[in-house]
Amino acid sequence: MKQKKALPKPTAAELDILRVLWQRGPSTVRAVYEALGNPEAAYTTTLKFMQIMAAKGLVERDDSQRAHLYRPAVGQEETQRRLVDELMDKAFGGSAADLVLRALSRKSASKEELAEIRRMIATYEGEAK
Amino acid sequence: MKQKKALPKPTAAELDILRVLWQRGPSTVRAVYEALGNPEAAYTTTLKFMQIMAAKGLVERDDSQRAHLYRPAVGQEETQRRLVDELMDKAFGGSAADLVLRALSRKSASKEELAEIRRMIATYEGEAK
DNA sequence: TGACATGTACGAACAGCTTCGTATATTCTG
DNA sequence: CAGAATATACGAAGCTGTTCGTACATGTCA
Repeated sequence: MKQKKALPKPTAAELDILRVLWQRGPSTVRAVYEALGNPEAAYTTTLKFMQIMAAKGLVERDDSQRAHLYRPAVGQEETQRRLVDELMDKAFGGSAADLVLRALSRKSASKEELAEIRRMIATYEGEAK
Repeated sequence: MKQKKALPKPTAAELDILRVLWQRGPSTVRAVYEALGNPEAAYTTTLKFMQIMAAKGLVERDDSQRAHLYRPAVGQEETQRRLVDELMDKAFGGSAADLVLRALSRKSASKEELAEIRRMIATYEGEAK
């Protein structure tokens, strides 16, 4: 049975790092640390996180060079979907409609975004019979 | 300056309790404990959570009876909006469209829900000029 | 009234996340 | 080559969330 042994949900700090890796591809700890742009934080904090993430399987590591290269081992879309699904369960009783409703109120409701979302829905409605 | 001193974000366990209170209105600890329907958990665990939530200001307490009555001190919609906004920032770079896209993939895409969501969007598009 | 059920209060243990300091190895540079 | 810069490794502290156990107060009822 080909079971993909669900990787753990990334924590807040881990997600920050994953965002950098998703955007910039394989990176050294130094590069990630600088991309995070928080000079308050110690470099070794970022290092530690990335080591932990490697241990958890959230990232993969190429240690053939002195400065190890890290790359994401989880996809951005898949991770986003997991997080949204979880929130949908925990806070919206599983209702996608309610979640979208909240997502649209306040913050987001720019005209362009609404149009874009409407287009997406049309696509989905075309597919889902 | 009328500043509503943002209450703390409810944790997972606290959200479970809030859901019960939102649905059933003012309730005793016993009632919430039973609504949660987890006989594995100890009663005092639920009690402790609700005491913590009262201390944080997430719920309010009427202790005029022996069995105290708790009621939510935060609105469901407001809380949902906060959680969605936070996820939007943390995992979607603030893009509502991306978040909705993920929310629609997999799980949710029932025909009825899509139609409902499309109707909502139409409403929003009418408002947002 | 005496035993039992049921309520709150609260300390404490445990786990996970976050953060840093220190030790140590390697590379660069004058 | 010596020293500065830069890497990884790792232990440990502090915080928060979660979970109970225990103590104690207050009702209930045979």
